[in-house]
Parts: sequence; C-alpha cells; structure tokens
Amino acid sequence: MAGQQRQGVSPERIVEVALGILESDGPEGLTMRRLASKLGVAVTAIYWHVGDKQALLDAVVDRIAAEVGEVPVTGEDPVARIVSMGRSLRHNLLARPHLVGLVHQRGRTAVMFQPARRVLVRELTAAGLRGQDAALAVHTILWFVSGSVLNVIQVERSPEQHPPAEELWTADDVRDAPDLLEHLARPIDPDDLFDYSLGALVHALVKRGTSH
Amino acid sequence: MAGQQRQGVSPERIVEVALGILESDGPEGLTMRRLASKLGVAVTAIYWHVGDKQALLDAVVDRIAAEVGEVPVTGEDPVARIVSMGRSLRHNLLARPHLVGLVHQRGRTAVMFQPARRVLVRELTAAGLRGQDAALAVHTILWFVSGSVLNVIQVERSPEQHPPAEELWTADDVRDAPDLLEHLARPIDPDDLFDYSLGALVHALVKRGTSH
DNA sequence: ACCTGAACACCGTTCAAGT
DNA sequence: ACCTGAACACCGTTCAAGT
Repeated sequence: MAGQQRQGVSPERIVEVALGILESDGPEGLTMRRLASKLGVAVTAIYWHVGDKQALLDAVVDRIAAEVGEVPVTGEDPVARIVSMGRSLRHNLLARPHLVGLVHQRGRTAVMFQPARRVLVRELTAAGLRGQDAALAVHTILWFVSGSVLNVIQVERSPEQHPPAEELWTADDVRDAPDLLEHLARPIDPDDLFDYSLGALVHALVKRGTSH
Repeated sequence: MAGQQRQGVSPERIVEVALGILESDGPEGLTMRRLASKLGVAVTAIYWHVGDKQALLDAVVDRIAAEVGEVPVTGEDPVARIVSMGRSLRHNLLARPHLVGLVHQRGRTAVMFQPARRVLVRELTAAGLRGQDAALAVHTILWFVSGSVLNVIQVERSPEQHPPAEELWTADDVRDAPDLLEHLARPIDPDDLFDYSLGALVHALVKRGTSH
C-alpha cells in the first residue's frame, strides 16, 4: 500500500530493466550507461546497488534461470511424459533466445535445467531405470535438449549467417541414393526433428537400461 | 624462395595472429589495437586489409571451420564408423574451446560440420537408411554431437560458474531409489557419457529407419 | 597500393565529493 | 545509506594525409 517508491533504485528494478534491454536489443545493447539512463540515474548508482557489470550479468542470469526452467508435464506413460516435458522446455527457451544464449555463455545452463532434472529423475525411475543407467539417461536427455535448443537459437539469432541448404549438399554425396538429396535439401521443421529425435533417444535409453 | 616479406602485412598473417590471440586469451582478448601492435603495425592497417572487426571475425571463423571439421573415420560396420567419427570430431573440437565457441556464436556451426555431414550421408546410406529417415538421422546426429560439445566447452571455459554436483540433487528427488543419488552425484566422465549416448542414439535411428 | 596519426564517439570503472 | 560528476584507460571506427 505504502510501496510507491517512484524514484530510488533497487537491485530488483535494475535487474528488471536490464532484462528488458536484453530481450529487445540483445546482449550488445546492454551497457551500463544505457541502463543507467533508462533508470533515470547516474551510472555509478548501479555500482552501488549490484556491483560491476559481471555482477549485474550474474544477477540477471540467475533470475532468468529460475524463471524459464519451470515446465508442465503431461502424458500417460513415463516416456510420453519425458518427451512432452522436453517439448515444453524447448518451447519455453526458444521464446527468449537472447536470454538463454546469455545463460549458456555464462555457464549456468545446468542451473536453468534444474526443474527438468527433477522430473527426469522421477520419470526415469518410474520407467524402471536404476543406478548408473538412470544417471546416464538423465545426463544424456538434458544434453540433447540443451544442445538442440542452442542450435536452433543460433539459427534464429543470425539467420543471414547460415548457409542455405543447397550449399551443404552436392550430388556427389548422394549418388547412391538420388532421392536423398531432395530430402536433405528440404528445410526440416525443427519441431518435427526434435520430436523425432527425442522420442528415438528416450526409447533407446529406457530399453537399454531395462534390458539387463 | 623470394617470399620473405618480413614486414608488410597480409590478410593471411592478420588472421593467423588473431587466431593465436583467440586461442591463448579468448574472445575478449582480441582487440583491434592489441592485434595491430602484435603485428607491428598501426591499427588502421587492419582495416585496409580485412575490413572492420566483424569482417575479421568472419575471416577467422571461416578459417577455423575449414580446419577443425576434418576427421578420420575407422571401424567395421557403419554404426561403428559413425560413432568413431563422432568421437574424433568431438576430440578435435574440445582441443580448441575458444575457437569453437566463437564459431558457434557467429552462427557457422553448420559449415564446420560439413565434412562430418558427408560422412554421415555415406555411412547411413550404407546402413540401409533411405529418404527422409536418412535425412532426419543426419540432422539428429549432428545436433547431438554439436550440442554435447557445446555443453562441455561451456563447462571448460568457466568451471567456477558451475554448480557442484551435490547442489543439483536432493534426497527428496530420489527417495524411491536411494542408490541413485550417489550415481547422480558422482561426476560422470563426459567421454564415457558421450560414447554411451551416441551409441544409443545411432542404434535407435538406424533401427527405426530400417524397420519399415 | 599500402600505411600512419589524429580525432571521435563510445565503453567500464574508480574515486572523491555531496546529501 | 545513497547518489552524483569528473576523470581514467580502454574500445572500434573514420578520415585526411603521407609515401
């Protein structure tokens, strides 16, 4: 009720505004000076509240990691639940490419995937995996999800840098199977590819882990 | 024979020295001014030869991508050959984390994996995959390899940022299977994890693609 | 054709000083 | 406790000028 505080900066507000700049202009748009002017304050005020730029980025990244990792889980069996979680997580991360890129660059991806990790432990256990098989499966699935997201984010951030599909293939490579060329050259929907790959992977891990 | 040219800069030499700085000091160590002084030349000379910093990075990245993607392939059957190639590729990339990180950041990963892509097309065809199944498998495997490499590179570049294993797990998560906790907490050798995962994935893809 | 020097606009950061 | 102003060292980049 009394909480107006129209002027005066807090660490929370600083991180908030920094997040806004990152989301709209990307990492190179976030300078201490721009941030300060957007806060209506002198540059040095930021140093008093959150410290230097490294500390600011740490605060921002921890905030993102906590927000973006929460995902719903639906489905009948454990495998379906894992795949659905992977898809939600991916969708979540792709909505904020710049922020996720920053989390990755700062080495905090493991923290961001913390909630997903919990779900994986639960579901893989339910699927019958035990001991090292379960541990390996957890790591592998997280690896795959984060890896695929990072790849897509990269494409989305700088599409002009990416070679068109035709450049990546030549007729020489596929002379044994000519029809392969058109399948390779046709741009594959990353969503479809993700579903296909993750499904195959989870299936293989569960099977391998429960077969002995 | 006459090629001495002790002084006088060429685009090649500029890129070479830039690569050296990147490898030893990382991306933030590469400034136009440091590069120029290391070349024994005025900053502006670089602009004449290779253009601005964006152009310099493009040149550097293309050079890395061409060098680092070449890998040997050994093994009896197609699956073994693919797995062995993945391991070599991974080993190759992990030897130059800074450079690979830069390639990724600039959106040129697809170019870097060009030679691997050729091998995959050949081996997957030999394994009996056709059409869309083969195309999906190619993309999936490349996705997985690049993703896993990026994850490890991140850990290697900033180990202090990474949460220790104990923080990532709590007893609550694994009360159904207590022994799982120690397996999860034990640091997994990334090499072993990679072999395990890639093997499972390739097997699953080949099986799925040849079963219908 | 190739290279330099000076200048400009922009960084992050520190530090003494204000209230 | 909280914030400012001035200053410093460092960026990338441009441009006129030299040979």
